[in-house]
Parts: sequence; C-alpha cells; structure tokens
Amino acid sequence: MRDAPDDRPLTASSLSRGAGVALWRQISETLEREISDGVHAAGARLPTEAELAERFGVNRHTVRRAMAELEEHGLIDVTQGRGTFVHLGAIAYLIGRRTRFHENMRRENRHARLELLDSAIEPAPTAVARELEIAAGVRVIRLDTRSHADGLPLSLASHYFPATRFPGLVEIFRETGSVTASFARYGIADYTRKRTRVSARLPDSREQRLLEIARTRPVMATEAINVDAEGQVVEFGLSSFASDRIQLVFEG
Amino acid sequence: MRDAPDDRPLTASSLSRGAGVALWRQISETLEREISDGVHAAGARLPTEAELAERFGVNRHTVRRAMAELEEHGLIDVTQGRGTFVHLGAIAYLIGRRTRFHENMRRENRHARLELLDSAIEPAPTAVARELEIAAGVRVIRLDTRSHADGLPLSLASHYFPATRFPGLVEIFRETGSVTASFARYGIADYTRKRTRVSARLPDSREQRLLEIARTRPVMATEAINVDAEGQVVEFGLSSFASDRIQLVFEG
DNA sequence: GGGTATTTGTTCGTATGTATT
DNA sequence: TAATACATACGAACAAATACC
Repeated sequence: MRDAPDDRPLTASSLSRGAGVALWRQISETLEREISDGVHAAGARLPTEAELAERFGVNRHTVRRAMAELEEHGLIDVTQGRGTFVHLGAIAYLIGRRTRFHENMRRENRHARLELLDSAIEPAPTAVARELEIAAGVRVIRLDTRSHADGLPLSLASHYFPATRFPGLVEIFRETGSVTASFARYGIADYTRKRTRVSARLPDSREQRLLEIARTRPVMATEAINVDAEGQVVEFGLSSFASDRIQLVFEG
Repeated sequence: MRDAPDDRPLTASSLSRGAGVALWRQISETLEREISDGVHAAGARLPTEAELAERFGVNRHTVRRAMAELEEHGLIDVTQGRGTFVHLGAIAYLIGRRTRFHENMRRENRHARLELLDSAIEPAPTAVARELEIAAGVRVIRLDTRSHADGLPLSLASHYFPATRFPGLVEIFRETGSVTASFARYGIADYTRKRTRVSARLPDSREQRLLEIARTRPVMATEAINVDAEGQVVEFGLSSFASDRIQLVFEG
C-alpha cells in the first residue's frame, strides 16, 4: 500500500514502518550516517524540517524528534528562524597538574583570553571555607571568569582566594588577566594542583548562554584545589568546561 | 476568556498563558520546585502524565515536554509501562591515582563487583598499540568489564594488555575478578596511573542499557594508562562512568 | 501463565507564535 | 514588511512495556 514507485529522489531511503525501530530513530541514524559520510559538510546547512518531512514521507513532528536526538548528541546546531547546521568540529584542549591555562593554549597555538565576568569580596560560604582551610565566614575574594580559545568560550569558573593573603588581587588580576601572573606578584612562583574532582552534568541556563552550548550538551564540572610550595591552599576553583571543546588530561 | 474561577484544586497553580514563558517550562519548574521542597520524596512515584495534564489544564504532549526536561536534568526516571519516579540520590565514588576499584569500594563500605562481559585476544588496534607502546597489530588481551556498587552499575570498561607479557590473563582474571589481583600473579606488586584523559558525552545505546541510565544522562569517558614500577605500560583502559553515580577525584 | 488494565512512547494532523533574514 | 523556519500547543489514535489479578 505504501511503496512509492519512482517519483521520489533516491535519498528517500524508504523507512521501514512497523519494524521494531521508531521512524524518528531511523531518520536520525540516516542523517547521522550522511553527516559522517560527508554528504552534509561541517557547518553546512541542513534541509528544513518541512523538506526532510517531505523527503522521508513523515510528519514534521517526526523529523523534529529526530533532530532533537541529533542535537542532543552534538551533531547539529539548531537555531530558531535560521535553520539547522552541521556542528563544527570540536577544539581539543588539555589541562594538566602543573599546566596553566595560557601556557596550555600557547602550546596548542591558540589565542587565549581569560575574561573577568564578576568579582567580589565576601564571607566564605561553608563549602569554600572548608576547601580553603579557613574558618567559615572569613572573607574571600571571588573571581568569576570565562576562558576563550580563538574566540570560542571554553569554560566558566569561580575562583576563591583567602582575602587576607591577597590584598588588591582583583585589580592585579584585571591588569594581568592571569591567575599565575597575579600570584607571582605575591611571591608565589610555583603552585600545584592538590586535588581535582570531576563530574559531568547538563548545563544550567547561565552555562548554556555563556558557553554558547546547546541545552543537551554536557559540561564537565570540576572542583580544584591549588596549593603553594608549602602546601598552603591558595585557591579553590569551581569550573565548568564545554565538553565538546575540551578534554581534561591528568598526568600523574 | 480563560480564567477558571475556582472549581480546580489549589495545586492547579494556574499557568500564565501568553506570557513569555512556555507552558512546558512553567510546568517543569513547578515540578522541580515541588521535588526540591520534598512534596515528592526521592524514589516516590509522580502522578501520571494524564493526571498532570489534567492538573495543569494542558495537553499530555505539553506535560511530556516538561517531563523530558526533568529527565534530561536527572531529576526523574521515566519507564514505559511503569511510570515516573523522583530520582534516587547519587552514589558518590572516588577514584585516585593509586587507588584500586575494590579498595575504593571497601573504603566506601559498598559491595563491589567487577563483571566480565567479554574477552578476546586480538591484534592491537592502532590507537591501543600507540598507548601500550607496542607495534600495531601485535596481539593484545582485551577484557570488557562492568563494575557494580551495591548491585548498581557504575562503569563499563575495555582493558587492554600486551598478550605476550600476560599469558593466561583471561583465566586468572576470571578467577580473581580483579585486575590488581591478576597483576600480582605476574609479580607486579605495584602499578600506577600514568595518565588519564577525561571527557563527557551522552551515552550510546549499549551504555544506556548496560549502565541502566537514561538517554539524556551524560557519561564520563576516560582513557587511562597504567605503568609498572619500571615505567613499562601494563594496561590501557577505556571506561565510561555513569556521571549520576560517580564523581572522579584526582589527587596529585 | 495468561489476560487485562495502566502508563509511557510514537505518529499523524492542525493551528498559531516567535525569531531571523 | 514579508517570507521563511523553528517553537509551542492542542487533539486523536494506536503501540509497547509493565503491573496486576
């Protein structure tokens, strides 16, 4: 009853109805294959939902379900009013135990930038106080930053420092644009990462906006503790990395 | 024109139509608040989609969109035919540089199990050969495992070992159920993690099934290299961790 | 074990809203 | 402003998985 003789392009690739596989999944798998085969180049615009619905002989909702799947897996980027585009390849970036952000980016030949989003001096939240090994409520400096590589946002971070040890840190950071360079002003020539916790989750709306990632693309959330040569905690950092653009590498 | 005087329960919490916020989002935010407020306890069953549609005065599709959002963020677990349940709190599990799986679980007072899914002796794929520092095509032993804590799956892994150095490893592992214990049989009393790469992504269908996680819950994918006391590479492991149940901790 | 009710999953159709070009 | 393209929402029907008797 449904065989459509030959009035449709080859690409119709006839879905099998009533088999165990949902139509939307067959469509997403077809498009995934076409993308990996290069039928649709990276950055290229895909046909509109209406056109795809026509091509596969299904309702537009069914196409939308397939597109949602592809977006979820980071293969496409969808924007209302503009269209749907094949996702541009990820930028790889490594982070190590003693490696600094700018150093790292230089090695990768990328243009690095650490943008200061916000700063404050405030009483330490209990969790922050515990990690900095100071009493709860003692004042800490908070720097909220966003890192970029070649203009593309890589990560968001909140850096916490004990306020008494680093007077005027905010201004110095604003000047240097680097945590490492700021530490140098206080005589800290070397500091190491004592511990890093890593987890993965989906981004909240702030992260979606500032990292420019889709709702469905996971971030890696890290908690890092940096200590000076004497083992004193000098920084506690909470970061979220766009997992599509970064791979964390721990040497040890 | 639509104001519904007072014939509806308090919980109707009247959505605002035509405001800037989509109905499905208002619903998901309402339910999220109720969950965090304890109106729906962890593990408790939520009302059915039909009931929620009735309660909010919307179509079931609209409720489903809200539920998809909550599932995406790990707040609920949805199973066809069973219903929708508030997500049970995550099990925290730590992994360090010299820490072993069983050791780790003992410290956490959890019942550990390392299940052998598959094993083979095969020519090393190029990527594996590079990491093991052997020639491409040289035979390696592959162990595919699944780890459990208290019966809940935590991670999947493929472990690669140079075949010449570990003859009979498959049988020994089947006997001991532990990589560390197996190594001991070959005189390797100590080994350390040389490098670990971490990234995050959404699970493929195999991972969804074997880790028992929803399509939208990210996994942390790791590549780890273990070396013996002489610095010789003894194992290359590819793992994926259920990020809802594990947090990776790197000490260093 | 088997049949039935319940609950979520898929698919179609239609209409209207909103962002971009 | 107009056209295009994705986003939201409603209604209906059936499929598939599970729970219950």
